[in-house]
Amino acid sequence: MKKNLLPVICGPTASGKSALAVELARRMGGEVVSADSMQVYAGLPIGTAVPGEQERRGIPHHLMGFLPLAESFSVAQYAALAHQTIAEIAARGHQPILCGGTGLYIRAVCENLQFTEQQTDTAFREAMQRRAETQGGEILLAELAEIDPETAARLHPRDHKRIIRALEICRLTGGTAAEQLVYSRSRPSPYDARLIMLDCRDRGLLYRRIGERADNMIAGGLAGEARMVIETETAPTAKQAIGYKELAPWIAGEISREQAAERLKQETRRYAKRQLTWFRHMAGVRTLWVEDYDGMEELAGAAMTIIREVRE
RNA sequence: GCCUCUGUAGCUCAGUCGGUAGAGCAGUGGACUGAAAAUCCACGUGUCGUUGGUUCGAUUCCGACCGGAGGCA
Repeated sequence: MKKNLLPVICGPTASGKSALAVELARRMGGEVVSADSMQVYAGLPIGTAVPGEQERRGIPHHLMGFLPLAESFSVAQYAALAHQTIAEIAARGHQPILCGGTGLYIRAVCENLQFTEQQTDTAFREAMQRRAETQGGEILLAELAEIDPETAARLHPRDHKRIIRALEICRLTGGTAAEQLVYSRSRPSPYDARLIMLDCRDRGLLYRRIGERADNMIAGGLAGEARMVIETETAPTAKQAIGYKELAPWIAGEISREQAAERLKQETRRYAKRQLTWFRHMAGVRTLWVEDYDGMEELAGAAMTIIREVRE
């Protein structure tokens, strides 16, 4: 079976993914599909760095800014939407290009992970969360070990989130998380994914870019966006976005603008580091070091070489 | 000018009654399957300001010098 070519641009925040994706789309007659857990939300264009009209250069962008803040979201929903969007773009005769910074979302699409119908159980999660806090994670982990020893064995007692999720799966499906893991890998990917990661050889350079970007966000009205987020009813998913919780103490008058800016930058740096860990270890990734290329022309040229490589 | 305090990891500091040192934060590495911009794990060698002295041995005691803070003039 012939697989469909799918260029994937990933990398830490502020590495220049969006611009590269647009340039590739221009060269290939493509459209960009965002793989970003926060860009899906409407009303967060500044904080989630959604590319503006000018940056898009006429290229259609998808899966950005469509979800109300009050709604929660998940990988499963994302994967379904992404597969659908990719298929629609292809049906138009255009080249889909996946671009984003959420490793889990990219993996779900590229590896065609399968998700079952079942939903989540918020009340159960909250009850378990309370138990974890009062009784400690060891107890929950011991309970999990009785029904799903395989999953329990790879989780740390303090990793409440994952322990609770595994228990939730058992409760909702009657099966185990380990079984679901096997099921998730049951269908081969329809894509010939070309994973291209952008990174800086000099970590300091990446961090300087992050700093500049954060300053620009603040100058561009991030505080106003934060005020709106704080006042709006927001799903737990959207509440996690970096920017708003960091600026909140400044808006409340508890810390200075400089302190808030520093926290924003620091959280963003840590996030970038986690992204790097994720992308560096994805199977088949190719890294393009931004310092090695003089301008977008050269960078896009290198990316095109990877995309055009003949592979079996 | 004199007196007191102070100088230890990128930062804030602890400590060694003399046997070359350790916390928090920062940082780095890793994990990640329905909350993922979240969550979790692991990792601490640094001319102990400089320079003399005492000592088997000094970051630790003593002196001088340099830097910082405060006080008196």
